[in-house]
Amino acid sequence: MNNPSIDDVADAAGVHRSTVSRAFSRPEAVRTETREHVLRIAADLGYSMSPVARALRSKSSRLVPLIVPDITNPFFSELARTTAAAAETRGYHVILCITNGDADQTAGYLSAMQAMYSPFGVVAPSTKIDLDALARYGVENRVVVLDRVEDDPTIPTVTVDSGEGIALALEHLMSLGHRAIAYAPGIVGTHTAQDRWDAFRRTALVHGLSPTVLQPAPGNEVSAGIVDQWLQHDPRPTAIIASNDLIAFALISELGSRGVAVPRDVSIIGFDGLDFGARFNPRLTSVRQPIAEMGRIAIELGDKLLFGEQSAHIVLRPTLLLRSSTQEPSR
Amino acid sequence: MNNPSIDDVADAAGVHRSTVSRAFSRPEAVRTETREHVLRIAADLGYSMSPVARALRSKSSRLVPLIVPDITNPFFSELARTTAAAAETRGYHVILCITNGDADQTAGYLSAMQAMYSPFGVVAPSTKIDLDALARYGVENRVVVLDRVEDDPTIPTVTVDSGEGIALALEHLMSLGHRAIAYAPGIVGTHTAQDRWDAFRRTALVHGLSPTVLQPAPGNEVSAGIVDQWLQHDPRPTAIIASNDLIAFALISELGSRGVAVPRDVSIIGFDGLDFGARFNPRLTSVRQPIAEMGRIAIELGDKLLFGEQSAHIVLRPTLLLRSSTQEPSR
DNA sequence: TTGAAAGCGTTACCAG
DNA sequence: CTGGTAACGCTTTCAA
Repeated sequence: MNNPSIDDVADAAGVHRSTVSRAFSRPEAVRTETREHVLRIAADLGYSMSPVARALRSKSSRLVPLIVPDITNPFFSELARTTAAAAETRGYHVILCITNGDADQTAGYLSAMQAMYSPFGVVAPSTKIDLDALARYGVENRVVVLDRVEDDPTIPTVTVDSGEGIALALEHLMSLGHRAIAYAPGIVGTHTAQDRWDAFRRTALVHGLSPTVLQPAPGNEVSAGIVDQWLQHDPRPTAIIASNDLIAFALISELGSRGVAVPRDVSIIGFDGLDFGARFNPRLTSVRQPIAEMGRIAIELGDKLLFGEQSAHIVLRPTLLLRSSTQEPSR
Repeated sequence: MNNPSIDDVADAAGVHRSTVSRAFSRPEAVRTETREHVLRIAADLGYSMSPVARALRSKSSRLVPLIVPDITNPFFSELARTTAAAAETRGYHVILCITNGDADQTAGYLSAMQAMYSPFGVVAPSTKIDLDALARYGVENRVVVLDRVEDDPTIPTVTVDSGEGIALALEHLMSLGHRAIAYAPGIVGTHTAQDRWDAFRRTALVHGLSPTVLQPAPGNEVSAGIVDQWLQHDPRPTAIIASNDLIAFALISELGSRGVAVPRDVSIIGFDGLDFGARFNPRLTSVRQPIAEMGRIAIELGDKLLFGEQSAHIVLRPTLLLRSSTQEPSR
C-alpha cells in the first residue's frame, strides 16, 4: 500500500482513528500500552501524518513565511539560513518570500500566510513601507519582526543595539589613533540605517569628534558618490564607518579602482560581520551582529506566541570583529 | 463575515458550489455569463480559495521546494531569487530547503514534499549524495535538477555548458598574452567542479598549453593551499582560472594578505558571474552563468512536467563578463 | 481512556 | 452547462 492513512493504521492496530490521532498529537491522553502499540504499527507501516489534512481541520500548519526584501544581500541570506535551521529543528518549514521592498508583494505574502494557516511569520522589513502592510494583516496575524523597532508593543521584535555597535566601531578607530572619522550611510530609507546614522552622530559628539557624514550626491552611484565626498573633504577622514558590510565592500572596491588602498590610505569598518567579510580583500573589520541568534530567537518567539505568551522585545548585543581593513592612520 | 468560503460565494451568486469551483479552476467549462457573475460576487466578497482544502481534495498544491546545499553561497542565493520570482509569477510558492549537503536532510525534504502534495521540486544538488536520496524517494519524475548532468534521462535538467565556459576563460587569458595558466579547483566532490576541471584539462591541451592545476594539500585551508601551490610552481602561472567566483574571492583575499596584487601580479578569472563580483576589490572578471534564466527555466520545466510533457535537458550558454581582475602578464 | 460522528473547504464524478 | 453527493485525511467534540 502506498501512502497509509490514519485509518490504515487504526485498522492494523485494532483501534479507532481518533486514538491514532491522539497517540501522535496528545500522547498523554492515551494509555501508555495503547500508545506504544499504535506508534509501533504506524512505524511499521511507514505512516506519516498528512500536514494538509491536519491543517484543514485544525486550522494550523507548520509553514512559516520568512519575508525579506532581498535574499542576495548576504545579511538576509545568513538570516535565512539560521532561521530555516531553527525552524526545521522545531518542525516548521520556511516559505521564502522575497519582496524587493514592494509593499504589494508583502501584502500578498501575508494573505497567502493566512490562507496556508501559518502559525506565525517572520518579517525582516526593508523600509517603513513593509510595515504598513503588516499593520493591515500583522496584528490579527502573528508576526515576529526582525531588525526593526516597532511602534506597536504587541508585535514581538528582535533587534541589535545600534548605538552600542556604532560605539564599538568608533572606539576601535579612536584607539587606533583616528580622529577624523566619517560615516557612510549608503542607501537611506531603511530604519536600521537611520538608527545607525543617529547613533553615529550622537556618539561622535560624546567623544568630542565632529560627525562627518559622507552623503553621496543624489543620482550618483552610491559608492562612487561616497568616495567623491571623501576626496573632497578637508581634512580628509582617515577612517570610514560603513553603515553595513555591503556598503563597505562597494566602497573598498571603488577606492581600489581609483588607486586608494585599504587600510593603507584609509581604514574602513563595516557593520554586520558577515562571514563573507573574511574572504574580502582586505578581510573586513566589522561590527558583528549575532545573526544566528536572531534567527533562532525569531522562531522561538513565534513558537511562544502560539502558547499565548506575552510578546517580547529582544535586544541583542553586537561585538567587534577585528580583521584587516583598519590600522593606525598614516599621518 | 471573515473568511468567505466557496459556499458563501455560491449562495450569494445563486449557484451551486461546484459552479463556483469550476469558475475558478476550469473557466471554459462554465457559461461566460455565469462565470463573470460568479467571479464578480467572489471579488466583492473578498473570497480567495483555500489552498489547503484544494490540496487535500485534488492532491496537488502550489508549494515548490527549492533544495539547495547553502543559501549563503551567492550562487544559490541568486538562484533562489530568480527561481522564487519565476515561481510567484506562475502562482507557485517556494519552500526553502537548505541541506548543508546532507543526504538525510535532502531525504527529509523530499518526503515533506510528497506530504505537501508538491507538484514538483527544484533541486540544486551539491554532491552525488543528494541524488541518491532523490532516487530512493521515487520522485524522480517530479523533480527538476539544476546545474547537474543527470544519468537518468527522464529527469529534466538545466545546466550550463562548462566546456564552453572554460574555453571562454582560457581564450580570454590567452588573448591577453598569458601562456602559463593555472586552474584552481577548490573544494572537490561537486559534479560541476569535476566538469570544469575536465574541461580545463581538455581545452588547455587543445591550445597547446600544459594544464597546471593548483590542488591544495589536504588539511590546509583551501585558498591558502592554492596560493602555496601557486608560489611554489615554476614557472609561476601568470593567470589563474578559479572554478567558481567564491574561490576567486577567497584567492584574491589570500593573495592580498600576502602582498600579491591582482591583476598586477597575477590575473584571476572566476566562474559564475555573480552580481557581487562587481563590488569586489578588484572587480572580478568571470564567466557568467545565466542564473536568471536557470531559475525561470527550472520552473517552466516543472510546470510542463504537470502536463505530461517529455522531460527536457536544457543546456545554457555562458558568456564572458569582463571586469578588472585580468590584464596582460607583467613579464 | 476510547469510540463515534461531524465536519474543515474544496474538487471529482455522475446525473440531468 | 449545472447541480448534487461523496470523498480527501485528519481533529474535535461528545458519549460511553
